[in-house]
Amino acid sequence: MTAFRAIDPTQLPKHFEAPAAEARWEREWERLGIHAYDPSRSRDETFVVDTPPPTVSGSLHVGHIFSYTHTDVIARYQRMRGRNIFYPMGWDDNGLPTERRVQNFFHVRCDPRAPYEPGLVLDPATAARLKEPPRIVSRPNFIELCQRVTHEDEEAFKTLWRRLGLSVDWRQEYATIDARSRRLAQLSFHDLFRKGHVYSLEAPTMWDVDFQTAVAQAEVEDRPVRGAFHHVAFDVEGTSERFLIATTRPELLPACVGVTAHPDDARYRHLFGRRAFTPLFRVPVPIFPSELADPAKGTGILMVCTCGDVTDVVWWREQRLALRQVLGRNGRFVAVSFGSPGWESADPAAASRAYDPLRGKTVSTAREAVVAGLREAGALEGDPKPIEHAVRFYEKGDRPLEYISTRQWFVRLLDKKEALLARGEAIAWHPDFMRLRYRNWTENLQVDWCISRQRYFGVPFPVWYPLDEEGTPDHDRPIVAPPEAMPVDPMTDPPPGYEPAQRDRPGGFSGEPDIFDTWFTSSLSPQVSSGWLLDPERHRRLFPADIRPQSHEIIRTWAFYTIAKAHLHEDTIPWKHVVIGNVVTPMHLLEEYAADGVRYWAAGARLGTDTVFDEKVMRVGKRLVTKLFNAGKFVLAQSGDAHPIDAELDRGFAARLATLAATVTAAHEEFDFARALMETVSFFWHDFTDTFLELVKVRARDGAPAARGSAVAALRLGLGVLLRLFAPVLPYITEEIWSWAFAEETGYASIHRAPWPGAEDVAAIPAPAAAGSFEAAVACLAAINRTKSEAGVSVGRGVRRLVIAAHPTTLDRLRLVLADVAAAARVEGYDLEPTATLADGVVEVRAPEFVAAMEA
RNA sequence: GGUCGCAUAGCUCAGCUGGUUAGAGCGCCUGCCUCACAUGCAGGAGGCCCGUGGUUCAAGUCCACGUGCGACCA
Repeated sequence: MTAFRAIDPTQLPKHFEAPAAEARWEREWERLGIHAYDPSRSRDETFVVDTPPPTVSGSLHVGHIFSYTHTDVIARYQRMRGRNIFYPMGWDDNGLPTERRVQNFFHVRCDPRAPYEPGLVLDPATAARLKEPPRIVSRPNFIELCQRVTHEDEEAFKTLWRRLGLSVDWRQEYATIDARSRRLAQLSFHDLFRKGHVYSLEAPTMWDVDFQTAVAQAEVEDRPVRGAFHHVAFDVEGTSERFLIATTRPELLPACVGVTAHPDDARYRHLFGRRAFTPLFRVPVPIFPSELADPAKGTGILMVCTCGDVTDVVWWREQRLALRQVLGRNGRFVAVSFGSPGWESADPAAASRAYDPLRGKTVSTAREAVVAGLREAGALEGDPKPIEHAVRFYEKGDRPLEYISTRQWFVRLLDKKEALLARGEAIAWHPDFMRLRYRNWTENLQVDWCISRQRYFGVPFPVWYPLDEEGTPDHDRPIVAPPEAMPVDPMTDPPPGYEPAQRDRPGGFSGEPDIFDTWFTSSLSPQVSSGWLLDPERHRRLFPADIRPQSHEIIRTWAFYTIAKAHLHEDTIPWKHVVIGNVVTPMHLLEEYAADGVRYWAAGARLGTDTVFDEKVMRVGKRLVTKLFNAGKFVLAQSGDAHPIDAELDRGFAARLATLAATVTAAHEEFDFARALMETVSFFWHDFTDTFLELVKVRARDGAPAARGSAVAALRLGLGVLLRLFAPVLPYITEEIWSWAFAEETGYASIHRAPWPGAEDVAAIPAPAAAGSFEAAVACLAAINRTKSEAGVSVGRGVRRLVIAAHPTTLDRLRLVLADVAAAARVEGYDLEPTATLADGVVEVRAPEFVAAMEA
């Protein structure tokens, strides 16, 4: 007969010291390699997580903790199910926020044409230096500076992640700007180019005048803006007729290239085919019909400019109108000369007088000038009519987007909508209705994906253009770098077959200065993790991924582009499941409530629901941790000879425990970790500590050897199962308690590599002799407690004698466990009263005679 | 304007495929220091399940419309 290895509770601290334990287990997990991916195990044993790379230049906030905890709970559950977890972490350091920080920190400006300076080391700019002009650096040098700055941000994130207990395999760390990511992004471009999916085109494109870059549809948002309809009079050529157009953008009058109205509009039908003269500039423009003109809006007839909005672009293209670009890339009016080709005017001198003052002005000041001019010329009818309308903005921008003609690279997607929709349907979305977000977005795509950005900190296009004898680049014959040379920077590296000296010389070459849209790289996150073309064998084992956890706001960007890339590159889907979570520094929360407490809050929210940030819930989590600590201490301190679980109450408890494990497992399988946690908490607190533990306490201490052994074994069984059910959410406290005895006993050094609990844990325990005996014991103890509470006496007060009334069948079950109940409730004697009028399962207690307070 | 989601105790939310007196946590009230835990234990109060119709023997649970809130997209 061997004895249980009981712990000595006096050796343990009075309270769970979370900060010390967190640091200790973090080191220990690292040492044991608990989170390491094992490349030798097969794909079907492996669970691959496509982790969202956080934007490191953004601030750390609770939203991060929230969503990343969800992923970790899933990963930890799968690990305990025996899966080989591939859980990488990437850092998204691309982007404008980083650029701005670097420019200010070092007081530099990037010029892609500047030569690379190897080994360049700069110090942070001093106040004095800031007064001087910024230092010009090459793009590779600028990228190096960005990496230096973002490195510190990455360390801050990493510290937070580790403290939170994310079971990331840190050997799989990457950054979206590192050489490997740059190489894969350029390989992606090469693959798309080879397959004919990318093209470049010079056309009016959505343009942010402050950032001075093109933007994609996915980065655009509408904002309500106050504006005004201005009614402007146009003359009809060859007649004395005039008509009024309504416009919110009178400053674009010099860019007017046409006038249009609905084909059925009787007011204007007779004008189609004639020409109108713009006021002030006297430019003749065609009047044409278009279904896109809304007769109910404004005056029903409107001017078409290049380009005021997206429909202007459509008319410009479909009607083959002139292109009169008055806005420059910086959002200011450029110089134009009326009377020259493309800028015909019936009165060039008057046009120039009207236009020249606009040069260099912004949109808003030019508007005032044009309106004043119109008013003076008598071409403005009445006062502007204020309206509020939706205007397109770059999501990070402050001024409305303009349509400016520039050369941009695009990925052809519009002709693949059907295939992309099918890919979306092939993926399991959690919650399922999120698939509609993807579907709606894909169906409503209007333009191909613009992937070129006129920025510096990002992955360069691996492209050069040959120059002809005049030094003009041939954009129709781009030179794409060979895959083996990637990553390249075309602004410092020459293309194959050319000498560096031929750069920007007639007959030589010119580098593409643009960089990729950050999503062009981010959309490769599963391929960056897997290695894709760099390591095909590894890629085969890790792609497609099992889950993609992400926030719903970036379904149109990250999820959409990732699906598009997997489709275009490998004719597949990038993952099997997408789990949609949601998106203050949070470190102080970890200090106050401990990692487990904060994780408890995060894991309590169901996928796809917005949960309010609630410290009260973290406080509850912290309390749960304390409760576990105390319960663990108590259970493991019970001693006795080992004995099989055979007492009726213990068998009933074991059966309940098995049911719980099944319920929790089913919840996890559906990614419903919130329900899993709720069920576990409820059982742990009420059924285990408040009830079972109280019921067997006396027997575990004073029972006969066999009865005592059964009690202690059952307590340990319950604790062991519950700890493992809690482990994905509360990795620290569960590991701590596990280490006291179970680690050695089971041979599993870490609970996080221990098998997930299930029917096996109770397989050797006989089913209870009477189903419901456990519940009867619970009901009886509760009834006795109620009488004590009603009498205002302590629960610990002894009872000399009482009457237990219940339905006869309930009493039959109760008899099997009554000794435990009586001991727990300190009942010295009782009478049983079969009462057929009581419902089965109900227990009533009558006529209690309490032991006098003095004696107790 | 379109699409989607949500409307249940003071607060935050569970209520799966419709079936007896609607649940949890927090908060509140009343007792209780019972030898794991007062970061605890026992007990209790508190709800026209947004509204109106409909389907059904039966609806918080399904359908329609309406109202309010939120998100995404125009």
